[in-house]
Amino acid sequence: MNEGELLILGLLMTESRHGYGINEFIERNLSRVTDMKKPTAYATLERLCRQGYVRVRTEQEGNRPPRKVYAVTPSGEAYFEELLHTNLAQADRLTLGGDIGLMFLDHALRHDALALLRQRLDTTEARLAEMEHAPRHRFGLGVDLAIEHHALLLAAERDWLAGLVRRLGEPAPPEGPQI
Amino acid sequence: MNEGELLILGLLMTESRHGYGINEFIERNLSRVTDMKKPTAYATLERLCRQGYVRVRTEQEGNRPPRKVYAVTPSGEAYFEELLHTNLAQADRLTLGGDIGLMFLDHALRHDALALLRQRLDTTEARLAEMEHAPRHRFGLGVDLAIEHHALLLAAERDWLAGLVRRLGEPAPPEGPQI
DNA sequence: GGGCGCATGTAATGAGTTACATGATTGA
DNA sequence: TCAATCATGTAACTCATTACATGCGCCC
Repeated sequence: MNEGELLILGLLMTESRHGYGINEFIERNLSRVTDMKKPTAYATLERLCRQGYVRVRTEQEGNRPPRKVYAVTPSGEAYFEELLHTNLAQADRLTLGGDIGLMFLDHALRHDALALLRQRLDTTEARLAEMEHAPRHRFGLGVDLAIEHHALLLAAERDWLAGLVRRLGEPAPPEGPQI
Repeated sequence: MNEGELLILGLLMTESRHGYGINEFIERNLSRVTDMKKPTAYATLERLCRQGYVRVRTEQEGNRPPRKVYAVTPSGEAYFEELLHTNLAQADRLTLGGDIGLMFLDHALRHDALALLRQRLDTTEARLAEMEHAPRHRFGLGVDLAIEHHALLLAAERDWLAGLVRRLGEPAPPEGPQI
């Protein structure tokens, strides 16, 4: 829970930043690990501020738009550590929405199901390729770790999907879960 | 998206049911595939009803509390098929909240990180064991498929975590992503 | 009489999304 | 002059969660 706050706070632990900068950094560098959107980032910053975990200060360079620069407070550091520990210790629930469809596979024609699952497989392969071609990271050592993790899970997913498509394509599966 | 509606509609495709029964079925038989809660199930039924995808009829057996039994309408069947096709074709985003913590691994003491990740590993192993001991299913063929899928992903997760813990435990990792 | 099972929900809360709103500067 | 970049957000909406509310019947 509260991965949003962990993310924002973690980024601020390295250096103070403003909302726009944070959002840009996430979009450019962390798109493979999170998909936090702009308004969510702004709202999270505001929330952390209300709770006293970060402090704001308004800055202005030349006649650029003014920036609200956020910095972690001591209580914010403690909170960050707490969130980090909880997050590291917790195993994600791996219940995927895609499994709901699988449950009702027999409601679709086998021919249709095959085509649709092949689409799913294609997407998965594309994502995996993208993940594996990701450059090693300038930011923190841990990002590579997260990407490695993600890639490994995607590979497992691809293998499983490929196996499923193969099984579905065969006329009469002799053993294993029947379809 | 809208896995909730797919789930409820899918259950109703097999036979008409009332809210209480649906919730119970989910808790008892589908806990490994979904974690939909009671109020969500009731609300989803109501929404499907408003949209004309299911029809209600009130039933009463003896002097039990009256039941609102829901049945899929023709337009509901079409909608179900649409949802099913979309769901089968779509690959789930595999961005896990647990990766956020990994990104900031270097903010924790190695000793702490190790202990915490071992906790994560333990949980994962427990879940995997539970998944593998799940009995084969009375309801639909697809449920087994979903469970098989889930178990496979959990196994990949366990292997990766075990590897990570091993790497973290070693004093100076010679290659691969450094920690 | 007390608690569990059956059966319905509501209310409060919170988190996240999309689309929209605003306005200045900079570079082609 | 037009588009992109910088920088802030708000509003409306959806979805889900937790905790609470209600009431009857059945069994011990």
